[in-house]
Amino acid sequence: MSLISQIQEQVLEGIREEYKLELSPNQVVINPTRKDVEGDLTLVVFPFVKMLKKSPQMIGEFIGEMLMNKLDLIDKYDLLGGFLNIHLKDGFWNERLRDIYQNEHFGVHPKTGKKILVEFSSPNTNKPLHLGHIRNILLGWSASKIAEAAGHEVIKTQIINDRGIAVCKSMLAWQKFSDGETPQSSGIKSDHFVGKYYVIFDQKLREEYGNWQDSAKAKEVYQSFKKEGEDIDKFFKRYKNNYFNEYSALGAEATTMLEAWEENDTEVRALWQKMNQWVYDGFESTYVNLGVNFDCLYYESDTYTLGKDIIEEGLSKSIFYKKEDGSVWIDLEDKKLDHKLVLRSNGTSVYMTQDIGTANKRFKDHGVDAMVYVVGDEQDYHFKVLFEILKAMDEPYTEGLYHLSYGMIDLPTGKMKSREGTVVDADDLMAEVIEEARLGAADRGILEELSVEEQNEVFSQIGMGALKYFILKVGPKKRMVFDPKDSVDMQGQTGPYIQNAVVRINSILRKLENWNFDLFQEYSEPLEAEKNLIKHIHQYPDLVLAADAERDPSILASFAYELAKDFHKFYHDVRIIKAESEMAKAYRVVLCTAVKDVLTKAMDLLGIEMPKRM
RNA sequence: GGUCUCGUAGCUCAGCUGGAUAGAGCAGCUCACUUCUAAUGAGCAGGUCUCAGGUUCGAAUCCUGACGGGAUCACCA
Repeated sequence: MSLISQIQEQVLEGIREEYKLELSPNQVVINPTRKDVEGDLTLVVFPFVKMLKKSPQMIGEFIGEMLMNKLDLIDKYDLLGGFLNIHLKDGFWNERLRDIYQNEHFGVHPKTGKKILVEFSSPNTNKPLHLGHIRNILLGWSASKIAEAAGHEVIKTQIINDRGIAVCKSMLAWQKFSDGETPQSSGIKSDHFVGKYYVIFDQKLREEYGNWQDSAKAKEVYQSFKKEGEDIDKFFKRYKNNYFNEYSALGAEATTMLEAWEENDTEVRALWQKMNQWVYDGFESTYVNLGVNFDCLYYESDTYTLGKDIIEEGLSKSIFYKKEDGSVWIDLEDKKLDHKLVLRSNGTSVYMTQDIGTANKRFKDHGVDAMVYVVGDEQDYHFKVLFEILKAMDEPYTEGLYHLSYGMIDLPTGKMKSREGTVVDADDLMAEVIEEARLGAADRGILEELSVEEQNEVFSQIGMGALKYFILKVGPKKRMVFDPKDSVDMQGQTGPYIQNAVVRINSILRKLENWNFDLFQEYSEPLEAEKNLIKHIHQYPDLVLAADAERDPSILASFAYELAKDFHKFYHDVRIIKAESEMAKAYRVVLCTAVKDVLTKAMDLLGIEMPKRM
C-alpha cells in the first residue's frame, strides 16, 4: 500500500472512532507539500470543517495528534491555515532509499494476469512514414512499455493497410511511367521509391484533370453541379474526386486494377507483392531506427472481408436493421450518436465492418482482456461508434476497449499537407536530429576516446532522445506544434538534459575509487536536497500506474525532467566523491545510483536510451 | 448547422479526481567553469489562466453561455 493511502486509511479510522462518521478515501485529500513550505505531505483540512462542525484548527490538531500516535513514521506536524503539514522521520526516507537501491525491479509492478493488445503505426503501403506516424509510433510503443511495467502482458501489433485504391495508384504509376526503374537501380530507399510513384500518379492525374477542364463536357458539368455563385476554380477543386471516379482515364485504370486485384489477377497480384515488399523493407529500417518492433502483424488484405458474418448475426438479433435497398445499419441514437452504415446495399463491407471483424479475430487469436487503438483524433467518432457496436453485440472484451486518441501535429507554418509537400518525412527527420547531435558533440570534443561505432551510437541516442522526448512530453490528446528548430534543441526541458544527468552520474561512478556501502546506514541526517531526491524517486511506481491508467507517457516525461532537474542542482551544490565524510560519500553514491536507475527506467518506458557518455 | 475537442507568459508546454502566492523550458538581459562532464547551475524580466455568469469556505480546474482555433458528421479508408 502506498504511503498516502496508508495515511488516508488511518485518518478514516480515526474519524470513524472519534466522530462515528464513515468517509471514503477520496475525501481525504493528501498532496506532497509544496516546495516553499516545510514538510513532506499536506492534508487539506477544509473538507472536514462542515462535516464535523469544528474549526479547521481543532480538526487539524486532532488529526495531527492521532497520526502521531498511530503511525510511527511521522516525526511531527504543523498547521498552517487549513493545511496540516506532515513531517516524516528521516529514517523513513533512508529506508526508502535503501529499498529502492536494492530492488532492481523498483517500479515494475507484479503481474496482473491481464493481456493487452496495442495497435499502433498502421501505415498505408503507398508512401513512406512521416512525422504523424512518428507521434503515433512513439505513443504506441511507450504505452506498451508502460503497460508492461504496470504488470500487464502486452502484444504489440499493427494493421498494415496494404490494399485499396491508394495502393493501386502507386502501382499503376510505376507500371506506366517507371521504365522498369527499381529502388536498386535508382538508389532510392525503397519505401520512398514507391512514394515517388504515388506522387507521380497525382501529378499525372492533375495534368489530365487540367486538360479535361477545357472540354465541353467539363463546362456542362460545371453548369449543372455548381453551387450558387461558386466560381469555376473553386468548383473544380471540389469536384476532383468525382472526376476521378467518373471521367478520368487514369482513375478508370486504377479502379480496374483494384478490381483485378480483388479477383486475384496473377499479374496484378505479383506487382502488388513486389511493390509492397519494397515498402516493407523501407519501413523495417525506419522501425529499427526508431527502436520499435511488433509482436504480430495484421494485413488489411486478409481482414478486409471480415465482419460480414457478425453483421448477419447482429441482424438476426435485431441489433442491426436492413433498409429496403439491402444496406444494413445500426441505430445509435440512444447513445447520442446517429445511424451508421455497417454493410453496403451491394453486400460489401465498409471500414466499420472490417473493424468489427478484426476486433473479433484478434480476440479469438490472442484471448486479450483489452485492446488499445492508437489512432489520431480525427477518428474519435469512428471509434465511439465501433465500441458501441461491439457493446451492442455483447462481445466479451468490450470493457477493455480503448481508443488512445492523439492530436494532429502542426508545423509553425500551419498544417502538414501532403498535397502541398509540407509533410515532414520520418527518415529525413531522424537523420537531421542525429546530425545535430553530432555537431553538438563535435563542439565539445568529449567523445574522442570512443570508437567511431560507439560515437555513432551515442549521436543516435542523443538525437533520437531529443526527438522522442520533444514529442512525448506533450500529453497525447493535445494537438501539438512541431518546430524542427526546437525539436533538435538539447538544452532545458529536453531528452539530452535528462540523459546528461545520467551521464554525470556515470562519470562519478567511473571515477569513484572506494566506498563502503555499510557506512550508508550511518548517515542519519540527510540534507533537504537529498531527501528531496528520495521523495521524488519514491513517487515513480505510482506514476507508472498513473501513466498506464491514463495511457499518457507525458506523465513520466515530466517526472524524469523534474528528477533530472533536482539532480543537476544537487550535483552543482554538493560534493559526492569528495564528500565531507565517508558516510556522506556512501550515502550519496547510493542516492546517485538510485537516481540513475530510476531515470533510466522512466526514459526506457518512453523508448529513450541513455548514452554512456555525451 | 449538429456533435466532439482545445484556448494558461512573446513561443512551446506542465498544472492529478477543485486546495496555500498559477509553474517549467525556449527566446531576452545578468552572473558562475584551476572543481565529480557548463548539453549545467544562480538571478532578472515576463500572466486579467480567451470572455461573461454560476456552483462553494475555496475555481486555471466543475456547470452554463459567448467568442476564437481544430476535428468530424460518405454505401471513403
